[in-house]
Amino acid sequence: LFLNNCLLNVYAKCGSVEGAKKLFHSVDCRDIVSWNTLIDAYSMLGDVKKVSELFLRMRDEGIEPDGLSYVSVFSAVAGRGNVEVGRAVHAQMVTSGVELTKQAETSLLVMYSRCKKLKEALQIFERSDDKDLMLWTSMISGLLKNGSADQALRFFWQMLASGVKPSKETLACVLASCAKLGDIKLGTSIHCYTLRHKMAAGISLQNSLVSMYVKCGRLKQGFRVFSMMPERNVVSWNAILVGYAHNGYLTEALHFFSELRIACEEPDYITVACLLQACASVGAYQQGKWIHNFVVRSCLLPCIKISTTLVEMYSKCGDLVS
RNA sequence: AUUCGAGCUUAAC
Repeated sequence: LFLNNCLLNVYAKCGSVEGAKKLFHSVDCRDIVSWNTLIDAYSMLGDVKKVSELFLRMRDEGIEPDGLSYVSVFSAVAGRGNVEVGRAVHAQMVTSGVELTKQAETSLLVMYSRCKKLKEALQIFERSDDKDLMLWTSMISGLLKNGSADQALRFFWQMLASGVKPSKETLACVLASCAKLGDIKLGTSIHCYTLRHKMAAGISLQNSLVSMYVKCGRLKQGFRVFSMMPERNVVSWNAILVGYAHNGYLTEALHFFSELRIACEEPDYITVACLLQACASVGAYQQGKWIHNFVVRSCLLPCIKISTTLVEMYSKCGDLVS
């Protein structure tokens, strides 16, 4: 059983749910670890249906879910957004008497926050009597993502006051809040803090630094951080490109777009949507059509965001027929 | 060391 579970974990971690599934069904000796491993494999794929199905089936087979099983369900719901399923499982967890672990608490908070249920997320947070770094960071991120950047900063100060030290992830959220609020003063001091505490590495943190500077209108500073990054991903490129686009530099934004492709990074729907919005805002018809052409020939999946910005671009450029 | 939680880009209106 032990070895089978190890192997199951290997399949799951390597992204082979099929392998995990086969192994899971080929043996008749399973315990809670086997179930949790398989459920989490589906959860990581975002397959909420499979997750709930397995979750129900394990109870039928007489295995009571533990804290970890619940975490997988909450995380799956957080990714896809059917709150009602999440609420039901949450209620079941309460009645079942399974202990609310730190992980379950955090994944619940994240679930409600990603489903835009800020009140319920705040409730989880307030009811927690031992707020750790993960819970604080998740709450700060949740406030930011739900349009309360100012409150996110207030929570950050409270976190510091309560003696919890921020991680790079926390600071990335705080910087994103500064970006949203245009708070260059706090943004800069966070930057200094990361340098003083040897926390300035890490792609997410650097991405949020770039974003903070350009959103505050400090294009040169943002570009300086960007150009010194040892590693970049599509978020880095989007951050710098959007900064230039929002400050009225369409040509430069398009330049970053070609650089991105030279760097062999794949543009995503955000890249394209931002460029189209930039074209729309200055009425750049030719460039807009060129981006549209790129979208058609790319392997980007059609999505509402791209469609909307295409419509916006064409109408702002006066081409109502397209 | 058989299974588990947080983070960065898509401004504002």
